[in-house]
Amino acid sequence: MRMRNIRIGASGAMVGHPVTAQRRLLFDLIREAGGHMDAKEIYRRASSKYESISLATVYRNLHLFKKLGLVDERRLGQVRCYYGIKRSMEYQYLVCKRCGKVVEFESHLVGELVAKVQRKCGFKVNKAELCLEGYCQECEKQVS
Amino acid sequence: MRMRNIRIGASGAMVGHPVTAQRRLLFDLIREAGGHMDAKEIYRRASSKYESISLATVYRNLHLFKKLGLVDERRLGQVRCYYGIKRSMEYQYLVCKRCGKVVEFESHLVGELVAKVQRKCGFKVNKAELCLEGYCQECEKQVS
DNA sequence: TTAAGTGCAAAGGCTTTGCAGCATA
DNA sequence: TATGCTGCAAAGCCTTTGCACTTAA
Repeated sequence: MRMRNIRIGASGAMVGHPVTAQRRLLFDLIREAGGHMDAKEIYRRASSKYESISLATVYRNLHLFKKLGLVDERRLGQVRCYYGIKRSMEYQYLVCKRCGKVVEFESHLVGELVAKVQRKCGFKVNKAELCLEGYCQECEKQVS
Repeated sequence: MRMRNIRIGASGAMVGHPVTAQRRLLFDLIREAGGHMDAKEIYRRASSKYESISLATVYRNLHLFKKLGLVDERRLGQVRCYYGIKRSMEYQYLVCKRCGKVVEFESHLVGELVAKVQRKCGFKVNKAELCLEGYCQECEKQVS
């Protein structure tokens, strides 16, 4: 059974680091959003709940969360980084090249593939990321 | 059999776009380097052969090459973008976290998956990248 | 000849950092 | 109380863009 410790309390997870209001808010936002937010979006949402928070604080805490292994940073498409609670070793998603929309999906095929590759290549795989890029239905119309 | 048209001439591939000296130089550099150069590195190398070339020209031509499907942009290790001659829309590789070894492989499962996702999600997929991270046989021994 | 490409410099995003003040443990 | 976090503003990267000049076709 795969554990998803996404319910771990911020205070427990951040041993040795003061739990400020900003820090708790940011962590909760990231946890609740289920990924797919870039730093600016996190800042936008945080601002609406804590008006004076600064973008610098967002970045500083994203770094901290990454360092503590609480949050995972993924660079999708060309530029943007997206942040989400660290969950599993498998990521499977679609990214629209035009609007940046991200759709996660799951397929057993990836697990099968990992198992096969481990056998054939002698690798011990502990992270699998399948990134499909293209255009979503709306953007496909605009592009073509 | 899969064709890898990496020998295609710049002039032929750029129909409708004047082949300037800068353009030819950039394309040749990318072709010869076999990937793994970011924009700055491409600019650095180009400068040594064509002193007055500008970084803007590098970026503009990278965009053009991408648009024409000649060059592919990949991000390895979550940070930089690397440019190389486009070979296929599918990339499947293993990366060893310890020694950095990269092993490319192929599996029909990825193609199946892409087809399925296109149907289900209404996306038009034109690039699929499956990155497996882990430890190769030798490094696994060291790590554990 | 002329549409398109180029170099330069300036402007845009996103991210990081220095600093003085403030809050958590 | 003292370490370390915060907001602000400025600076740093990388990338894009406006403009006048140049060039391939």
